[in-house]
Amino acid sequence: MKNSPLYKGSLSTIVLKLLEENSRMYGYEITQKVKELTAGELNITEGALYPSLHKLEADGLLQAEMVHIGNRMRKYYRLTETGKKETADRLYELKAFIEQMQLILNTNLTNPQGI
Amino acid sequence: MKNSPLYKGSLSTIVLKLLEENSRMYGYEITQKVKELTAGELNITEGALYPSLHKLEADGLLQAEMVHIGNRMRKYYRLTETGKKETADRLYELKAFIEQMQLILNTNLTNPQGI
DNA sequence: ATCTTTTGCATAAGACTCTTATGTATCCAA
DNA sequence: TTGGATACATAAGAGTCTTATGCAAAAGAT
Repeated sequence: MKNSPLYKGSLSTIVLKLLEENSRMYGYEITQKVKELTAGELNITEGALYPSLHKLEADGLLQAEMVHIGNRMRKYYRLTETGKKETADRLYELKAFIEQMQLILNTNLTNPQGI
Repeated sequence: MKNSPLYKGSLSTIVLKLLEENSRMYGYEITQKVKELTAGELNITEGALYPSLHKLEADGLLQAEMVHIGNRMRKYYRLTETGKKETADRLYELKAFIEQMQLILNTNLTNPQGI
């Protein structure tokens, strides 16, 4: 479903969350993992992901490691200590945000227990 | 609280949802309503809201009505028929988005029933 | 063998949405 | 009479994404 505009702003948090779970991942792997987790509903584009990874690295939240696989290279990322703390903060914020959205969505009673 | 970057993209959907509930509202009222619903956690800025309202109107989803209150004016908005349909679509998308976020957030078992 | 798809990285132009700053003006309470 | 709340609006800039493009190796298909 074509990545609704709601997706905006959540990409880097998703990346951090996945790296919290998996310890190290490379870019392409992240796009596939998100596709898998959301049953194809959310597709992270490379044009969004790579700049985002670079920024997270520049901000000191991720550290990169190049690994050669045969003749190709992969760039693995993992969380730094700072990144681990930031991830916790962002996940807390994301959960708060979802709660706020639900407060707004559930002002009527058509869906009492939320989605 | 400081409107996290996650907020991006959801403003117009929030506006549409509120107008679905209230039949007609004016800009300032919308900012106050959101503040109230989220216990002050989400603050819509006027610099974001008014251009958004103008766009929704230009897109034919809202129709405006000027009302004089004493010496002041209020610009009330309400959903058009097209706007009602679009609202249903966007709310469906927002719920789907939240579900997708929860799929990603709940890949571990520290919080089995979600937020 | 050759062609296409998948894997895997990257950047750039442009669109879109928001923040921050600014402007105007009325109403109400201290 | 002064400040805060109400009420509209626009503009510059920042941030994040889409879309397009480029390069190249590996794998699968014909």
